[in-house]
Amino acid sequence: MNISIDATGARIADTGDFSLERTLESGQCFRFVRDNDAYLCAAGSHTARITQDGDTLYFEGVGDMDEALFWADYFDLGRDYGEINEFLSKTDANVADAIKSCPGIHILKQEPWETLCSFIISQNNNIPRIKKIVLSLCSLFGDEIGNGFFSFPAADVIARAGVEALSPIRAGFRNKYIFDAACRVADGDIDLTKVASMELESAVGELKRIKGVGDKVASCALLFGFGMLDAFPVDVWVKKVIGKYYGDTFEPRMFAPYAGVAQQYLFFRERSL
DNA sequence: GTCCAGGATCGGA
DNA sequence: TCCGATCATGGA
Repeated sequence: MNISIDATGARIADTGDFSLERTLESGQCFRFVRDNDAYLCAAGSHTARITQDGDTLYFEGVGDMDEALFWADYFDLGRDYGEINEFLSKTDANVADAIKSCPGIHILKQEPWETLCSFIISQNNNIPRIKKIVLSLCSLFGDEIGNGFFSFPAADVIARAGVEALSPIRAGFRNKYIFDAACRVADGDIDLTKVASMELESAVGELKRIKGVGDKVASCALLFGFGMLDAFPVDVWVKKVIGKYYGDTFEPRMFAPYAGVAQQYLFFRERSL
């Protein structure tokens, strides 16, 4: 990885086999819009227009090193995924095949509250509509940050607004879950900083205290928002994969400590047919 | 119109 | 403990 800044924006070279498209399109994040060969992305209160050419990423609208470092961290470009993929490939031939057929997926390092809230919205929902609802939540409570995006609202902003104020985002029964999460996080009942320092199992249990958060939503939040790469979310697609290739005796611990990375490859390949 | 979506909760067996 | 109905909404 090699970061430089010029008049047009930031440039990050030597990103290995990182794939911007596969990483964004693998269902981890919902605040991005495809713009021809580029992606307009938002995370927290950051935004950028990003293109990839070979192993180099270009960030339009990113004019200083701090902002470039934010995106480098967001895409987890400092981690050696080659090593992880090699380890997983040696562990399991099926995962090896998934990695080979769609390489370059990184696990994003998203902001914890934003990730938790986004995956509460994701339950029993499809990705295009999840994106719409998340963007709607931001435009309702956030501030303009450019590229047509709004910042992700803090938990206390949503908590103070009240559950009725959420109705315009059309999240249906999930509104009460979003509100419960916002209240617990805002008043400190759930301390996301403490969750971040917990062991995986305890962290899952802590997040499940929130109404509307079960194993799957908790696992997604911990994987994509807390850097817990061993979390293994099981949704309908991963259930298909397990039934198809592994059977009832499947145990995700076989991929430890990178079960989440394996899961993401299996999920992506299955969803792309 | 029907089926389904990166599920979780609830009530009843 | 297990299982099915139910939950809002709209994409495909």
